[in-house]
Amino acid sequence: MEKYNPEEIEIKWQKKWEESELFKVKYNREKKKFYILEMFPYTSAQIHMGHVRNYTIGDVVARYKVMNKYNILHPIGYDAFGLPAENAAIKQNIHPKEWTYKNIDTIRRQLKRLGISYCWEREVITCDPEYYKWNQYFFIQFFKRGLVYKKKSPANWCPSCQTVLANEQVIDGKCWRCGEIVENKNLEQWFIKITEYAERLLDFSGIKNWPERVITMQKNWIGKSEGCEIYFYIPEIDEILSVFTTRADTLLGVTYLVLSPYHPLVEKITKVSSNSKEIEKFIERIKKASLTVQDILKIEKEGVDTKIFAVHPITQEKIPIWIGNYVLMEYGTGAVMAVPAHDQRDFEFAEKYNLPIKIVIKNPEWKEIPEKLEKAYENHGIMVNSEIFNGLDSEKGKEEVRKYLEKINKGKKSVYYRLKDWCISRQRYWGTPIPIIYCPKCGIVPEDEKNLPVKLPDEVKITGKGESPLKYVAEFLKCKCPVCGSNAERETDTMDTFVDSSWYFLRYASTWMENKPFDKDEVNYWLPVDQYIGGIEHAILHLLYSRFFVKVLKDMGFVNFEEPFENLLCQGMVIKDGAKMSKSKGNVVDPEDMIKKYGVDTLRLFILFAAPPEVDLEWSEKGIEGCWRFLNRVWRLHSEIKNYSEQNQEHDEKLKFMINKVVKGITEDIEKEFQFNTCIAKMMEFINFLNKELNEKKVSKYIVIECWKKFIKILYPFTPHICEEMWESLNEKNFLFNEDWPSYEELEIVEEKINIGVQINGKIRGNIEIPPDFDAEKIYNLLLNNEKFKKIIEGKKIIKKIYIPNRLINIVIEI
RNA sequence: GCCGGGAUGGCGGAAAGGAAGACGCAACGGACUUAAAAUCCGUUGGGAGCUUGCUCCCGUGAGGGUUCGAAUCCCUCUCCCGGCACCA
Repeated sequence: MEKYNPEEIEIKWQKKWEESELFKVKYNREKKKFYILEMFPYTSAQIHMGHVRNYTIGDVVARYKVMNKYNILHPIGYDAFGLPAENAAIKQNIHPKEWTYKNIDTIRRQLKRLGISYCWEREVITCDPEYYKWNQYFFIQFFKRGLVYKKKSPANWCPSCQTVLANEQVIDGKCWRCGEIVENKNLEQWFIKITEYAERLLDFSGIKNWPERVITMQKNWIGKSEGCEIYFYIPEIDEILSVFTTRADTLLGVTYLVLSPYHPLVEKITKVSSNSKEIEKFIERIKKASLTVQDILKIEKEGVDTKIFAVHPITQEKIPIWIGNYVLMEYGTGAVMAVPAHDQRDFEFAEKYNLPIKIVIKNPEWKEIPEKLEKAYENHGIMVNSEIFNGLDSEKGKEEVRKYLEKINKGKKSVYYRLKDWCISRQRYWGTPIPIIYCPKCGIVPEDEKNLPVKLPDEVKITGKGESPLKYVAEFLKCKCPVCGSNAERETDTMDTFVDSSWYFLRYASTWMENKPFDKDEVNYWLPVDQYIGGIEHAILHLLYSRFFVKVLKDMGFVNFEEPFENLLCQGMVIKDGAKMSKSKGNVVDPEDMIKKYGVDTLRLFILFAAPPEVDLEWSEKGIEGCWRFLNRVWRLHSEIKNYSEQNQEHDEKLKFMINKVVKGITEDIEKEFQFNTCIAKMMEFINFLNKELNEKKVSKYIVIECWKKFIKILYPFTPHICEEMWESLNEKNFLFNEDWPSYEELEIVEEKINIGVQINGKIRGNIEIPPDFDAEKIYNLLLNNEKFKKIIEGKKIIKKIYIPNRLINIVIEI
């Protein structure tokens, strides 16, 4: 028997697949379509285990769906713009373009070696001008629709990456890429109005099956908060101050107001205040203090009294106005009404500055309203000290107060979101140039569409310093205004790379298009993506931006669907020794080493078998050896079967029953939740069983071959190479890729006797053999013939007999 | 604090409300071998008993509940992971 030689087999079949263009997308509108997509890789040096897991899962789905007669789109591309290319440029003195394309060649070779069934004709490379041209085109469309604007604002500045970051890219006050603490820097930036789509992004009804946690993360990120704006009149400056609250029911408990130091009314108030010196000192100190986003979280609550008063909209009382460091200008109206009795922050502030505390919500557990509170009571209760609202339940009171305020024009219903507009400017070279021109006569004008792409110049000096390298490339910078023709200058910032990945999945539908980003019919046929697979780390970033992009494109008539990804699977990480694989921890396992040692099929099998896809997978050298043994067993069994000549039919029906059961089980496990680990367990069980049957020689050659062919087909999506080799050696001419997934009949049970559990009062007491067609009564009579059960049951009053077919019988007796 | 997800042998993990621990790993015993590797065949949740292959008890983070029957459903709690958080 020939030894299992994975490398030889795998390379042979990969070559054959390529030569026959097996995975090329076919034009076939009769079949049902299925778009299976894995998140494209960032073009860093090479593939790691996380990629192997991601792409293997996708490949199993793709091959399974093809065999189930779907028309498949399964593309791949490269997320090729971004900072690491520039860092490499500085470090290794290599051009970012060269570095990137070199890496793409490596990754492509590795993906091919993994045997993933991609349609290679549809590669997308985001740093290709033919691709980023459309980033610029979309930018201009967004600009024309008023969804793009420029403003100077405090930006998240990463001192290590020397560029700004979007809010989504700041994690715990640190840069998502390098972990450096993010600073604030005032810069002119381009923004996309994602906030206009906040409400639609909160609507997940167009999504079929996403992990609950991803939806929660997006909801948290958008952070919708429904409440009420309330107007307080300030007579001394004749202005109305608007505050936002979600607790209008506590309005009568307001004892002071607090403004953010950045609030627009602060200046006016300071002017007329008798305490202006103190205020100025305070504000200056606060503005200087808040350097990093992290610091803000730790700062102690402080404030200053303006000695100016506002009028309470209901009681007409004079309410003191303070300025406090804990009120954010970026959220709500930048001013809050303080209710120290029912908000812990306000409570602490009031204690510190001796401000009054007025209880207006009665905790149902209180017998009486306490003189003094230990801490704020933040829950709901009965409204007290609240004039006409007394006695109302505070939940209901919220509505009532709001309605009343609306009636007297002192407030209105209002909604705020945590979500901020998407800052897409990056002061870097290796990205899509923002197609904007600054003309001394016309101002800010977008580049003419027919001049796209605005190409990145190749000649550039990359320094890694805080300004875009494009500023120093004269040929790039100098241009003509597309409106008036005068000498003008280009924008030198480039786009966030998340713009690239917000629509790449649309480009795959028709990568050949030259005059359009994509063909409308093709995109509307293939999209939405039926199954998207990728890491959880993009739960907010990429997945939110893509949803937003598609919604805008729909509104502009480019596409006719609302959601890009109907089903999402977030695969878990591959970890070793309890930690994510990383160079710094020295626990990296290189996929190429594993392929050399065991072959791709074994690697794929292990990665699918060790855990369900969405759970973190602990790397185990012993575990992969187990999978290696399994494939060797399959291989040996295959040649045994070829030499097998037995005619004995005694167990033929049993074998047919078993393969039928396995096919059914695996089909269901894949359809249900992509439970590849249990699929593989079932195939292992079958192999154990078949091995025994062959040794006992109670099955006939004809049936063994028939069942074995079915087995090869169901193993195929998991370990395609070894299966093709076995298939071919059975004189089969077709690629398994073009074979149909085996069908299964509803199980005919052939056994004459089945074994069921016996429970007495729900407690398992043993088991008994019964003919399959017996009912509860007949089984009960059998039990009476059995020494053991007879002893327990005899003489007792039988209350109930419950028979669960093929599983167990439960006799309920009186004790 | 709010929201979401978890907790099952020595380990990774299985289990329509119906025999908990499939499958794999590790461990142990045996076969083959001069020997080892490889391979094959057994045993393997914990505890107790004896007549040694059978009987009993306990067991899915903890405690209650529903049910003939709960890892699974409900309530309370503990711990772990993830997200959001001076968000008004």
